[in-house]
Amino acid sequence: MAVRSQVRHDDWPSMSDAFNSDCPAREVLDHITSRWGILILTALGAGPLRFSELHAMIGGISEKMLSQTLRTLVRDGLIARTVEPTTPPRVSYELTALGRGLTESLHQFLGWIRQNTVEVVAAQRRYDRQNR
Amino acid sequence: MAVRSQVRHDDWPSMSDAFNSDCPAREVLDHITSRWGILILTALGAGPLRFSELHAMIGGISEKMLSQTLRTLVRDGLIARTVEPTTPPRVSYELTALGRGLTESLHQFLGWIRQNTVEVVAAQRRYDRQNR
DNA sequence: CAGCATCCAAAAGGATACTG
DNA sequence: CAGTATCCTTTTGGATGCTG
Repeated sequence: MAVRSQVRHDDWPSMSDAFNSDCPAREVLDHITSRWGILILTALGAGPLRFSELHAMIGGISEKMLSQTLRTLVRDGLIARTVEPTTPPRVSYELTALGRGLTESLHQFLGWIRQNTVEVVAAQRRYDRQNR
Repeated sequence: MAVRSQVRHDDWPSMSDAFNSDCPAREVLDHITSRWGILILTALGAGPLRFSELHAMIGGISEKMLSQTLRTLVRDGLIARTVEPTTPPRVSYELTALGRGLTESLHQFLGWIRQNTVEVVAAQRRYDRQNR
């Protein structure tokens, strides 16, 4: 009988899937936490936005990366893309029902960052002072 | 009088900071959501682990990236590194009080992925079928 | 306005070999 | 065991120019 796993996941039940590099969950994790994914998904958490609005809200993102990341997340079924056929076309993006399931934890996550960035920066300074 | 911001953040109160590429919060976001950051932090959520244990748990990570990411997160004050001076040395990593504040939302986040990966994969197939 | 295509520079990251 | 150092490939992503 073959060994089924190197590590006993029973000990930490909630960390299956994405910990396995062959599991599709790893790809989902990578898409969402890609450089711009979380910011895009969080921005859309407040409601639909147009391409140019997203571009203005997310500091430092290029049009190329915005377009590319949006396409990935639309493909994953987290974001819906709607084109109103006017001239010029109005394209808006919004979370799907699936994507909306992420809003809560992403919101919490960014909330933690907002509240603790000061402490992290302080820790960085202590570390840099120490290691010299 | 100078314009103070291009976008009115008042409309979406919770999305300040990390949305600004110049804010230190952006760097914190990038460190945590770096390719291996979330997996490492989540793994340590269940308790202290040694270098080799982390390496075994996280599929696909190289020693270089594990070492490098750990150093970044130790510097950020999210993880503590402890060396027991035996031969060979026993080095273990654990979340700091600061880092433990992240466990809850990361746990929720990975939980969402575990439960919805199947749907995402289905959406990907629909998308690929459509665009051909 | 909302993009796509191309080119190119920079960064990430893996493989391998070596060390206290 | 727990790394570090080096090399080298792959990926990322910005800039620019063009299109319906």
